[in-house]
Order: sequence, then structure tokens, then C-alpha cells
Amino acid sequence: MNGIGRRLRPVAKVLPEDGRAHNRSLILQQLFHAEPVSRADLARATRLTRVTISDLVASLMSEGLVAEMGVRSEGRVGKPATLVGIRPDAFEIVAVDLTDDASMHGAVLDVSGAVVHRRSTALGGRTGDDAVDALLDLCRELVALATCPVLGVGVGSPGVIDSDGTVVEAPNRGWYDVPLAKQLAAALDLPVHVANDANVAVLGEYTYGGASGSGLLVLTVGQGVGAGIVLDGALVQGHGHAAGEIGHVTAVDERDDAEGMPFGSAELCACGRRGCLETLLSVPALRRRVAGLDRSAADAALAAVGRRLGIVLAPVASALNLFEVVLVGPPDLLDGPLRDSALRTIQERTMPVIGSALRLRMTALGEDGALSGAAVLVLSGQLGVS
Amino acid sequence: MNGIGRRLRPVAKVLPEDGRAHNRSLILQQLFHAEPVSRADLARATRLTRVTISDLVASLMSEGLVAEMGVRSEGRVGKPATLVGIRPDAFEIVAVDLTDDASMHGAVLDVSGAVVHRRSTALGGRTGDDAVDALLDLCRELVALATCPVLGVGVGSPGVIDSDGTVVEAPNRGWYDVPLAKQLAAALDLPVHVANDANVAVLGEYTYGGASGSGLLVLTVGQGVGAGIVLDGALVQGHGHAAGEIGHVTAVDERDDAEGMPFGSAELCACGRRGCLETLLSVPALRRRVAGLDRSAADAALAAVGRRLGIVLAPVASALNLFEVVLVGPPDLLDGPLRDSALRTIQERTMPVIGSALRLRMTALGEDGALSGAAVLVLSGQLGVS
DNA sequence: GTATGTAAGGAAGGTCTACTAACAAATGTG
DNA sequence: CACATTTGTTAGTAGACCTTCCTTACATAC
Repeated sequence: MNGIGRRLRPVAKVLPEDGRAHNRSLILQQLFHAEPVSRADLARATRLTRVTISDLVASLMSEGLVAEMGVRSEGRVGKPATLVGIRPDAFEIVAVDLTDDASMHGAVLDVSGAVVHRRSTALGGRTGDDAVDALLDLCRELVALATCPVLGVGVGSPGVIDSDGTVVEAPNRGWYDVPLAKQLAAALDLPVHVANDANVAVLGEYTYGGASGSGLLVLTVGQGVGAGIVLDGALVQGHGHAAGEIGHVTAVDERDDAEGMPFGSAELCACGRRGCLETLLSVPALRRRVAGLDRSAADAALAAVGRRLGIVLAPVASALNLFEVVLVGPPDLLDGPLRDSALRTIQERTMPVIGSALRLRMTALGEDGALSGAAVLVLSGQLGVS
Repeated sequence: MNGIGRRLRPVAKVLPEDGRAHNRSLILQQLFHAEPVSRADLARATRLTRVTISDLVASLMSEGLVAEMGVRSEGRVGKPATLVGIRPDAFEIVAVDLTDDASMHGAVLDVSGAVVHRRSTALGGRTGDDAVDALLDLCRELVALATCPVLGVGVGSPGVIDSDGTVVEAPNRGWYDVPLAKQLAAALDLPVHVANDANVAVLGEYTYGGASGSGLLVLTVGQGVGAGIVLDGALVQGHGHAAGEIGHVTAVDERDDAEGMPFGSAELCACGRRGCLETLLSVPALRRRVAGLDRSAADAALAAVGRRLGIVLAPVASALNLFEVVLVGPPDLLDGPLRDSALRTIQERTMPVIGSALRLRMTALGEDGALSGAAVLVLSGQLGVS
């Protein structure tokens, strides 16, 4: 059992320098999650020797990423440890969230993932190249705001996006086969990482949301519904980079209509089909559904949607043995009868090993989840840290 | 983009020798799938230099795994290439399939994955330690039959099995927290790999079934129903090593009963709940359902089960952007109206990017799929080949 | 037949990576 | 105060892959 990620079919050669890069990431990973730590601690944690750790730390220090941060105060026997950590002013990260159809939300984040500056731009109906230009302007503005070197730019966008950051299709922005990461990187002269907004959300949750292990699904509920999945420590890409596109699974059958379900009917969806999950669970759909209802009627309507969600998620939770499902969206709609009902439904419809272990909670990251996730995209891409 | 499997959080150190082991696997992988190949071809394929390839091939030859297999005949300019390949008599593999409740099926397979010898043992109701002893005897018998060195022993067993080959729980065998791989390895003095039978099946399909890419789900239909999933080149383990346990997802609601569906009712399942997929789709359930029906009625019944299967699989196919779903089980039941209906249902219930690209077919491996998969377990564990 | 170009494979030497062994520095403990 | 303990460094070693150069063996053009 070596340290190289176990793949069924090894894909590319590994040079000693790749190993070193990996070990470097290992150190950064430690420092990223547990700040004040000595070289000897790192050696114990990584099982590399102290000599190798010193060497790697020295190169990280010469790059300006890491610095010595004083001496350990606790009185223990032996020579006192000199602590090292990631420099708080080593870099900043520019992150942009394109989930919203009306405007683009950007931010500058510091090393710890906290938002330092915010800027937004109204999209004003711009699509295609115009939207790219607007995004580029926003990025330039944010880069200019940074007071430390910018590690990179992370973008979360709706649509199908491949691993190179090319937007295969994002109908709402009018992007088809747009090499967005490449274009932005060339224009900004910075590393740029682009990924699907739901995938970005799951990255943020995985890194900053206190997710304790693998088997995490994040469901983002906004204009549409999307999902991102982390399994066995890796983001699920899918065969056509479309993993997580769960908004257009049928969740209401024609038949359900006749049963007097509390749904109007299997509603027509923007995608042209009927009864998609998105016709129930998107924020506009939910608002429409509860509009004008009194509290208990609204709760019942939300619980009914939760049940439909649970029915859709139960097979996924079973097949993947998920540990945790996290909801991102308006708490007033999601965090109540809808969530309770969804969890209950999943538990009813899966075997106990799956369902009873499963947790279903709201995101711990609030509004900035997408921005944090876009930052993780950069951290993970540039430093191998998450 | 280095060759080390991209994980979000790097886990263990990588030494130069780990890189070499990885590159060694890379060569074996090439030889495994495209037999007669020159060192120069390997260099081009792996992007390692010819020097390094020669060095690695030399050590593989000294281990007896690889041998020179003559000279390339096709007339091309330049010095003729000396071909190298995996020695057909380099090793054999012992594989055991424990899916069947009545008896254990074992085999000796050669390098190419073909069955050379077969042996079975009736289980005769033995469980717990007795079942382990019977398995051990079968393994000993098979090892004795091998005429080449035995690379290792692979076992596919029902139940929840962790990555060390410890059976967490396998109720049908009476195994709870049995370190099966460890016990067998100690008794046989050979490398032993144990995994869930559905996971073994997906490995077999991935390697020998002509699966062209990632995003593969194999559904095994026998006494029970299970699934194994390969995503992005890796087997999905799940948070509690229970990924693929899809047999006990609810597939029939109480309500469906009242609708005059062609199902008796949400039947009671062995797991104590009602309406599990297994109560529809297991071989006994299917046989019971079609017993005594004429052709068109039987077809309708099978199509109805297929529809229910499609409803369960649609969310999974969407969430994971699956490329292919493969059915393992009796073709007379599965490969007809059931399969057609399931595929149609999935396509109806997912967006076109997902559904229209998805393929749903029967396994290409027939009866020996599980044995081939157990062999892949050994190949992948010992040589990094699949 | 001879010269030329191309490709395969091997040998020599260099760089990089991480290891082991040994040591100096700084502290707590008996 | 002597000694054990822990930290971090220095020096030397083994391994892994690279670049460069060489020989061998063939096809093709003249």
C-alpha cells in the first residue's frame, strides 16, 4: 500500500520529482489544517524523516509560502520545537461565483479562506463573449484589490465543465465549448481553475464545512438544482463531466398527479420534459408553492417536496453508501419540514446500514460557500491542499 | 498534472521507489492489454525514456514475469524491434466465488484470465468458522492444481467487506468481523484479496468486459441484488465499505399497490422492510412472478420490473453521469423486456446528456464473470494491473 | 553493391530524492 | 550538575530517472 492513489489503471508515469511534489503537498496539507507545528511533528505525521522534512520546509520557506512562527512554549523535555506554518500573507485567492443568473459575485480571500474584499457585477443579460468580458473585468478588479501575491483565480459556474476548465455547455450564459480557464489565465497571467458550481460547493463543504470523511453529496438549491459529490477523497467527474446534474431527474410521475398529491401536476420543466426535480425543488418553485399558504399548509407542501427529494436521493445514498448529504440554499425553505421529511424518507427507503448512518444537514458555510469552494479549487490545483 | 492519482487530500508519502513501482505497473498494464510490444513502444506509450523502460523490463524479466517473445516481423525501417510480453506461464491465479448460498465455486485461471481448472464444494449449510475451513480446503485444492507459481488468491463474497479484506458482515455465511484475507493468507502463505461479490463483478467487467471508460455500474441479480461501481478509474468503496448495496432500496411504494400495478403488493423482504428492489428483481422473485404466465403476460411482468429498476437507477445514473450499466444474471429473465423497459425508463427520467449516452447491456462474461473479477482483484493488488 | 537515413537498444555519467548515521543545541529530570 | 530527551542539521549513500552518445540492424535511393 504505497502513497500513490490507488487507481485501477495507472495512467501516467511518476518521476521522483512528482513524488517530491506530492510530499510537499502533504506538508502543506498538514500546515493548512493544524497551524502551529514543528518539523518533527511533520515528520511523525507524514512518516518522512526529519531530514527530508527540513529540506522540503526549507524550499517552501524560500518560496515564501511557509515561515517559522516562534518556539513552542509548552515545557517538554528536549530542545524546544521551532514552529512553522503557512504565512498569513503568503498569498490571496480570487474567487468568483457565477451561480446567480442576474449578477456575478466575486471576492478576494485570504489564506484562511476568509473573505477580505467583495465585488459584484450585474450581468445585465450579457451572454457569450460579452459575459466572458464582464467576468474578466471583475477578475481584474479583484486582482487589483489583493495586497498579497494572488495564488490563482477560481470560478464556479453553472453548466457542464471539463477538468481543463472548458465550459462544455452553460446555456444560461450562452457558453458552448468555451475554454474559459485558458482564456482567463492568458488574459490575467494567473493560474485559473473553473468548475461546475455544485462541484465547487462540495469542495468548499469538504474542506471548510467540517465534513469528517468521504461520501459527501452537496445539493445546491437555487435557480436550479445541482449536486456535487466527493467519494473516497476525490471529486466525482462523471463520464461526460456531467456528474451531479440531478436537477432533471424525474421526481413526479404523471400518475402522482391523479393521486391527489399536493403538486399541481408533473409540471413542464425548462428542459422540455415534465416532473423534473427542479420543478419542485428550485427556489422559485418552492416560493411559488408556499405563496399564500398558512404555516401548516406551507409546512405540508415543503414536507411533500422533501419526500420527493428523499425518493430521488435514496438510490444514490444506497449505491454510494454516502455519509452525509448537505443542502445549500435558503434555510427558511430547506431547513425544516423539507429536510426532516427528506431524511425520514431516505431512512425509510434504504437499509439501516445506509440510512441510519446518513446525515442530512444544512451547509455550515452560509452564503460564502461557493466562494470558499472556488478558493479550494485554487488551493487544491496549485498547492494540492484541501 | 502529474501521474499521481489526483486526490483532494494526499494521504501518504511517496518515495522514489513507490514511483518506480508505479511505473513498473504502467509497463505491466501495457503488456497486459496489448501483448506483443517492443521496449520502444512502451517508451512512447508511457513517456518514460527507452533507457528507463529497458531497466524496468530487465527487472521484470529477472523476476520471471516478462520475457522476450521474438522479433517484430513487419518490415519497417530501422533495427527490428524485439518484442516483450508477459510470460504465459509466469503465474496462475486462484479465484473463488462465494455468491452462491449452496456451494463455493473456485477456479485456477491463467495469465490471460482463462479458466484452467474448476472445483466446487457444497457448503452444506456450514457457516462461520466451518465455512472458513471449507473455503480454505477449496483454496488448498486449487493451489495444488496450479502448475505455475500462484500469484495470489482472490475471493468474491457477499456481504460488507472492508479494503483489508475483512468481512464486516455477511449474514448468509455467518461472518461478522472475520479477517478473512488475513486468515487465508496466513494459512496458504500466499497473497489473498477479498472483496464484495458485486465489486468483484464490476472489476471483471471493467477489465475483461470491454468497458471503454469510467462510469460503470454492474448490477448482479441472483439470490439477491447488488451493485458495484467504477468511477473515474477507481472502485467506489463507500463510507462504510457498503457501496453498491442497492438491493434494499425501496422500489415499490405501498401506494403502487392500490394503483393496480402488476405487483402483488409491496412485498415483505428478508430485511424486514417492504418493497425492496430485491423483492422484485432477485432471480427467485422474478421466477415466481413469471411462473405460469403466457409469453405476453410474462413479458409485461418483466417490463414492469424493468420500469421499477429504471426508476431506481435514474437518479444514480444522473448523479454519477454513468456511461454504462451492465446486468449480470439469467439472460432469459433479464435480457429482454426487463432490460428494454429499464433503459427506456432511465432515458425518460433523465436529461438527454445523461440518458441518451447511457448504455444498458448484459455482461459479456457469462458465468465466469465473478471468477474473472476475483482474478482481477489479485492482478490489481499484486501487479497494479487491471 | 554501396551509401544514407532511421529505429532499437545499451552504456556512461549526471541530477535529484530520500534515506541512515552521527552530532550539536537546548531543555527537563534525578 | 550529569544525564536523558528532543530538535534540527550535516555528511554520506543508495536508488531512480534523465541526457548523451554509441552500436546494431534494417529499408531505401542511387
